Amino acid sequence: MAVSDQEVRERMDAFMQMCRRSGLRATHQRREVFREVARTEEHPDVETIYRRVRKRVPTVSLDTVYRTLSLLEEKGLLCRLEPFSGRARFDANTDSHHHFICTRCGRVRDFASEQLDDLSVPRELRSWGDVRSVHVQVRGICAKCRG
Amino acid sequence: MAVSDQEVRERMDAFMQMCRRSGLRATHQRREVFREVARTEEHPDVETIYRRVRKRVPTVSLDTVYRTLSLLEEKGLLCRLEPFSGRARFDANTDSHHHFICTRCGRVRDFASEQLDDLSVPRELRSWGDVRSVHVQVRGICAKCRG
DNA sequence: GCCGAGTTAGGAACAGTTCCTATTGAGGCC
DNA sequence: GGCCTCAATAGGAACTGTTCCTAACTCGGC
Repeated sequence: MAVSDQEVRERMDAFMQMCRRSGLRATHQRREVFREVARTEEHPDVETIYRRVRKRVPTVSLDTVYRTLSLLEEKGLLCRLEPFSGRARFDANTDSHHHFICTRCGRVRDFASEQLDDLSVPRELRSWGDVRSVHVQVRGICAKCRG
Repeated sequence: MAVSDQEVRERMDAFMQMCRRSGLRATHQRREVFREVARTEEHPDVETIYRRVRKRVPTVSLDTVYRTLSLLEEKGLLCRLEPFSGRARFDANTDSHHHFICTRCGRVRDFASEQLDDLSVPRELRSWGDVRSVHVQVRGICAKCRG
């Protein structure tokens, strides 16, 4: 689950370049927060990143970790998984279906597709565990938001 | 975005049957919470459901709405979108990739698949908005949790 | 109509995230 | 290399969404 040294170095370079291009300061804190996410494939949560960064920068604050992660996401160096709005949403449609999500307003629309329902996933996944469901998330900007 | 009366009736029947089968009380509050989710396709959040249910049951508490939604989810009458753990997780892999998610421990593993990358989504989606990305979420139980 | 287990209302507690403000330090300029 | 300025930080307070707690209530069986 560890990223190769070579890959980590490349990611750090991309980070430094982004800072220079955007006129942002490559502070010690920012470098260490990015490094922690860049060196693992385990998709750590904020608490985990905070704990690990504190080993190298004992005075770092949780808020700095949050601010830095948001900045890095905005600049396209990281992506955020899942919590999209922070609010749970519910759906009484229990048939198999997929979702179109507007990334601007958060609106979600269902769609069904037989073709997508019998998608075959790569064979390697079988060795990772039992597959229970395959769900396709299509992201974009809905017609209303596009204006 | 409204569900047909016929469909709502069928969903309410399924709810009543589930209560009988599981020995749960079909209280006024539970019926109205379920009805609010069953009658719409807009995937409302808890706050929205609460606000609507209060019009019919002014004394209902927010906690009851939460409890009822969790119960209905557990019984398979509703599904919860997105917030999976409530925590944000980050990934420095910015190449296009998909996720295998263990629903027991929350572990996430990346996988790449050219075949999935050029999935074609139903044509109707084009009229809903601009599609920016297609992301496949495979859910299941990972080898570690399966034991 | 009465009883008891299951359910609820309301508020307190909790967890994750964001905001606020005084202080600090990165990086351009001499 | 040292100085200066403003962006960035630490630390704690505030906020938001969710869950827990307990006394009161109510549904459904008697």
